[in-house]
Amino acid sequence: MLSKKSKYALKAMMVLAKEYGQGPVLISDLAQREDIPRKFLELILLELKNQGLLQSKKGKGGGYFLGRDPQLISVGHIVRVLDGPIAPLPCVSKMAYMRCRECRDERTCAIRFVMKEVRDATAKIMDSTSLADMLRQVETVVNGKEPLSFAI
Amino acid sequence: MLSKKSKYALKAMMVLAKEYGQGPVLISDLAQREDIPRKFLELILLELKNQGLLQSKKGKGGGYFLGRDPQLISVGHIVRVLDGPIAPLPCVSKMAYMRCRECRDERTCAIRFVMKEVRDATAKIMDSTSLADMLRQVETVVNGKEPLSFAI
DNA sequence: AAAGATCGGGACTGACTCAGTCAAGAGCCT
DNA sequence: AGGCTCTTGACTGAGTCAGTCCCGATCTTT
Repeated sequence: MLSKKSKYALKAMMVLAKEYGQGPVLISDLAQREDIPRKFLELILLELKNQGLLQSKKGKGGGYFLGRDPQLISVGHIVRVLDGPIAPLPCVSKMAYMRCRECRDERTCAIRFVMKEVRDATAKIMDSTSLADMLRQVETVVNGKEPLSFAI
Repeated sequence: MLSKKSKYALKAMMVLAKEYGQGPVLISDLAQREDIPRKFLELILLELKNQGLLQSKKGKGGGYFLGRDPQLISVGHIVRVLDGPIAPLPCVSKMAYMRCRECRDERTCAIRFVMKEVRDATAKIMDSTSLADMLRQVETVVNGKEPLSFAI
């Protein structure tokens, strides 16, 4: 389950991606535009900055802005910064592998095998989708070029 | 992230699948064989029974056993009983859909689109893998017919 | 140098969930 | 009747989630 932290982070990053190259954006602006509790958002942006995804500038005319091109920032990276590993079990995580204490034999653990498939599928989707991809996605739908296949 | 509940449930169900058709298995046996806290396991098996995946028999010679053929019980079903919906966001869940309170327009929400892909991929894997499949998987690996491609 | 705008950091909180434990009860078999 | 099972309900301690509050630290502009 995606935490609110990650969801807020993705929303804020989307705004910053749209505004990329046009100077810093205020925390307050982001908070207001996306309806995110301001102080909580500060926390989130800070973490993203500490992991190098964002940069900030203090004082008047300051704010936050993307550390690099929206094409080079993936959903997977953002989610991992806020929520930690994507894998449903530590024993199938690539970034934070940890053996199951009670596992007799990892090679023959069927649960592990299924969860590894899940991890790989999830990671593939999240790591291959960039902020730029998402912006493009929104554009296409807005312009009515998409059949809206997944709308409920 | 898969909870311990789900993990324990899958382990216990695997044992019961292997023992399918050979009478009930004691909670204590399951707990001991898979190294699961006994009282906690009781809770888990009860939930699985209430959802119809298991049946039980009281008194001497009693215990738990699968409610139907291992081929007809999927990993997805088990996980959903213990952990709830698989979807990373309620707004992309098929079983427990819930609108995002602050979402202006679901059709143009890129986050939702990505998470829907994740949900679908995960559900596809989990729902198409049965207990019988997992047992077969273990067999094949044990007999050395598998290249162990995913071993670390 | 001072004012005002901005991000930064720490401590704190209330509600909730996770991972159990404990005690007593209810049904079944011999 | 008596013992073997599952069943139920209450309880708990630790940890996480989703914030809030207050006080700094820096930067820009005047």
